[in-house]
Amino acid sequence: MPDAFPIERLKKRADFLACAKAPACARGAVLVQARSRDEAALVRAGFTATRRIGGAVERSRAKRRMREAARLLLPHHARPGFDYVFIARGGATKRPWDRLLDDVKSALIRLAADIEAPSVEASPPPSAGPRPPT
RNA sequence: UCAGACGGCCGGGCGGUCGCGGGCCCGAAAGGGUUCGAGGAAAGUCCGGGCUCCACGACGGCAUGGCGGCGGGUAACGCCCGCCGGGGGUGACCCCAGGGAUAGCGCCACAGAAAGGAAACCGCCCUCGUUUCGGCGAGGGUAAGGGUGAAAGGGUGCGGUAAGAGCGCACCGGGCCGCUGGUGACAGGGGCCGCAUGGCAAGCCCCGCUAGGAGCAAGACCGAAUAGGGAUUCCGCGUUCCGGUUCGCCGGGACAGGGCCGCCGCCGGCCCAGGGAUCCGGGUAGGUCGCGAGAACCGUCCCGCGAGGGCCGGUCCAGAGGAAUGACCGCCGCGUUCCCGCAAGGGGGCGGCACAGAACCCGGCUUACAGGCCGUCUGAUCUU
Repeated sequence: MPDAFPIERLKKRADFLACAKAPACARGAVLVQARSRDEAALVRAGFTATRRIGGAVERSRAKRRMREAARLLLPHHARPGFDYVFIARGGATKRPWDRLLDDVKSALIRLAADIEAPSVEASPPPSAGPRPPT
């Protein structure tokens, strides 16, 4: 099992705006943004569904599904000290659950790889990096 | 049995694993336990209230918005119930923006001769002239008929007439005035008036009633960083008059200017009016409250035709704040589809399976809604 680190919800509008300029990765029905905070080993996650998704029912469902996916996958694939924002895209409510999990997982892995690659000295790697999917 | 009218209700169920938000309990904490956790429309934000802050000086006038048969219900309503009137339907029932059109202005397209104190296109009738005896022309009468139109100046019948016409009469319609019944809207009946006086008020308008404004991002409290307010002080300080003066200005009086209280009038009230330094209080980010025991819900009984009201007993029923009610699995139900079967039926696949997510709270209205259930009634048809 990976390292245990606390996961909190992102609630301030300013945090969301800051993440909007961070690197992002779109996979299937979701778009994930990741932003480094250079702080304690804490992961924060926020969820957004715009009006383009549909009415209130559709938007709530999209957020709940993304939240459930994040609950299952973040402990394995998140980097401590990062804020993640999940943005629902078209079809986020209709996509089969397995496919939605794959979308989120591959997006998280891709973001982790991008963080690792370009600047090595940016942040000292923790004891164990994100585990590749098995 | 079929077709239909009206009213009411439900709107997936059970179980398991992992999670989420609130309350309570245990614990030093980490955490654990327990319990509750979306709708009939939570929606649109269209009305009415509660609650909160602001504005609230009185009088007169003006302006603006809303409502509009009558009587009830209600905290209130533009809602609901009952009734009246009009219209539709064989019927159960349904529909009505339902005050005033002899207070006034305005409009009535197209067609039509004429669209509101009317009008002669085709007709009809009379007189005169003319005639090739078919008619034709001129003058006049006439709104019964044709034609136009959404609508043609009451309708039908009889009389009357040259032909016609409320010209006369009867009935219906209309207006005015009593009477009777009804709380009332109205209804019934009587007398008088032959009766130019259509429609649109959802064009303006008139009448009556009624109405402050904004909204929980209301508002209250606690409160960082940075930029703006109050007190003191220094410099400065409109016009004019008087006095003083160390010529820097100072003191007193009068007059002003701008803005606000919906507008106007009138009296009235309030606020503002330069720059620098020192000190002190507000507000923003953020946090806490507001934030759910109520015009509450359930049940018996009583009053009322009904909307609804009352007594008693019982229940506690979401409170988030980037916003909790979710993910997956099994069985059943539902829909759809395929296979086997003569049939009854059996088996399988697919489908998060109607509309839709609380955001201060209630009462309504409106709109959306797969499928299904119950009750009352009507019209046919069949059987007895």
